[in-house]
Amino acid sequence: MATRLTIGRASQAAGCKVQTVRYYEQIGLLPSPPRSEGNQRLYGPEDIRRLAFIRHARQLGFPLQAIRDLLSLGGEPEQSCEAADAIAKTQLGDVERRIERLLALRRELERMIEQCRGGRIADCRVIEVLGDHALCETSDHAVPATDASSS
Amino acid sequence: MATRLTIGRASQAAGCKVQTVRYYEQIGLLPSPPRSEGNQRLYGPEDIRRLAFIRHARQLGFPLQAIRDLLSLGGEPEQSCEAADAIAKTQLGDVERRIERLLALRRELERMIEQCRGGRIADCRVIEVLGDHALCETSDHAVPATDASSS
DNA sequence: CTAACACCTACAGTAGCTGTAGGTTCAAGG
DNA sequence: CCTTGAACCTACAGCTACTGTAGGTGTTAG
Repeated sequence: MATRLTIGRASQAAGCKVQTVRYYEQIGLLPSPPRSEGNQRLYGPEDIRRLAFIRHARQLGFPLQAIRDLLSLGGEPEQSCEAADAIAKTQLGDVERRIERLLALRRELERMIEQCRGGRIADCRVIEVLGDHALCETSDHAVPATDASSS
Repeated sequence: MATRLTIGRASQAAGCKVQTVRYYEQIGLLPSPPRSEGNQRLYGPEDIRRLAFIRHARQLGFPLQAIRDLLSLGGEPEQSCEAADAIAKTQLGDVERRIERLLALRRELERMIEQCRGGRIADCRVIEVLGDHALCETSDHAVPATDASSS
């Protein structure tokens, strides 16, 4: 009765790879679904929703741990949503910091490229700037942690 | 005569960890320096410059492969610097794409948080939006590859 | 009935480090 | 001269979040 999907369909529905779905199961983000007689996973609508939730949160850059927390919050619908809010705000803060960093980076790269007159390597502004941090406008361009990756 | 630094000093000078320096040697980005009698690495000024170049490029988000390419360009100072330019432009393009992505992400997260009235989890806008992609303004928010990481 | 494809497990690899274990070397103080 | 503690050494495991591969089994269309 319930539409039960194989892992291939489920992954397509969520816009990710088959392996990713198995990976989420392995790390305990997705429950182990029942299997068919031939030992193939069969996902019900609830699993599909959960998978979609995970993928969407990943697309928004939430790390898996944050998603884990959000999912466990979903298990207690009567609780205050303060915690969910806090997680989202943390994520927003992260994104904002990354944007700042990248904007500084862009300025630096643009300056570097602009000044390149296309001569010899020996005179190359790009190489020169990379070799001498003092030539930078801002000394503040270390990029933090990692982005999320898309499928 | 030449100031030869131990790995600890060298890493400090470059603003990274000792292990990172050894790692760069291991993957062939830094040459294996001579050793002291007691088998400790001793870095000369040229090594230090090279290490600083690598770290600075990393801070600007260049992937190690690009840095490898830039370094090998540095070995041919009479060549045109077109290649170096191209690498920098690729990097700039990457940074610009990441910025775009993150700006879209920020809008989405802000919207999500704004709409949260702080009620119960069951009514939480954050959880709801994550669960239903259709509630998004843009469907275009997958974050690409990875940022660089800082020391 | 068979070919092609989707599925299964298990494990290795990606980037770019970082941390740990278990052992040596070095420089300073007593 | 000896000891102590920091800094060094190698080798390897672990991190995030997947992705790919090998070698085998299940399912389905023609």
